[in-house]
Amino acid sequence: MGRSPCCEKAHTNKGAWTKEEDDRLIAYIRAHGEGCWRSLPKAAGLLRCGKSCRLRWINYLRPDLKRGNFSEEEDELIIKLHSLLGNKWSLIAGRLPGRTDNEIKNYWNTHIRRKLLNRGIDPASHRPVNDNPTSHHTTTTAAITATAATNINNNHSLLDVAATTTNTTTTTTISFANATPITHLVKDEAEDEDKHNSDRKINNTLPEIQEICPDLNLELRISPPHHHQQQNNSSSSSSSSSYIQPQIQHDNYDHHHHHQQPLKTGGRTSNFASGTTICFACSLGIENSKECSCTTSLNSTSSSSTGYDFLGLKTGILDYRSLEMK
DNA sequence: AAGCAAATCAACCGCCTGGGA
DNA sequence: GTCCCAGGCGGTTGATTTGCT
Repeated sequence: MGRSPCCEKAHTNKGAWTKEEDDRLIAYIRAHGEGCWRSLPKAAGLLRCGKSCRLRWINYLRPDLKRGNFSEEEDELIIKLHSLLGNKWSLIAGRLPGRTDNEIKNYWNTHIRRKLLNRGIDPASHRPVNDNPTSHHTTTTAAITATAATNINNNHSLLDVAATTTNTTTTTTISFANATPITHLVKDEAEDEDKHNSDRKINNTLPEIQEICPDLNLELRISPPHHHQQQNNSSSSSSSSSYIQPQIQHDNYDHHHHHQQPLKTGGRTSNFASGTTICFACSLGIENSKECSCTTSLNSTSSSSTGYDFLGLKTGILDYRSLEMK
């Protein structure tokens, strides 16, 4: 016996959304909030599958979406995250404020894959195309994880890990593409952080060679709004004759969406909307470390538009390409 | 201007997971 | 422990747009 369909397919619309449908969906979610997607279409007067409504909202109607082209920094961040997480698009999207998993997935398949191939890098493994896959990966991963574990256990940050790694491994390929424990780690860490912390203390006594993945804080977070970007990019919608790209007025988006909830970021509460930035160390959950630069970055005019420097991309601390192939 | 191919991306599909009964 | 359901995810499709001849 098969699973019952998520909706009555015989009486649902498919294909591109009309403006009327978008308006109905937006109005409903404004009034009632997200959730209960199965019952939403009926309640909102839409002849759509609940999944379809969810997808439309998540990918196109949400007020905090950043539209327009990807920046070079975003490109590199996607590559870096993909090397860590593989095709975990939702996790990657969680690290790119205003971007959706679908958008990133499409962008990866259409742009970045080609870009990496042009660089001579296999997009799946993040290794040079002609590289020997097995020996390289194993040794490097072991070396890095051992180093990372050691440094973290000694209360150093991953900034040190990156630097140490760069200095000590001269012929390395750093890739976790096949290191499935990473994704486990993401999940486990969110589930049981306290246990993890105590485990770290215990791991102080473990042999260095033990396969321990770097304790990156890859917890998924909700992206902050990007109103300014949106206004700038809103004119880039396609000239399609069908209605696809809605132009949403966000000014009145209060209640559930415009009213910002403080975002929990690495144990520290931050407010992106107010222009506050968090440093790399804090983004990794290593707050109060010597690398914490939150206080200095708060008033910094040189901070990026996103104010977010995951993995030290903008500071070049952990330069993916320099680590990738030497 | 027309025809074709390639590129793009919105949307769908099926599977998986977690929570509740 | 099992079943059901809702939500979420990744892979894929197909309509549309863009670029080239």
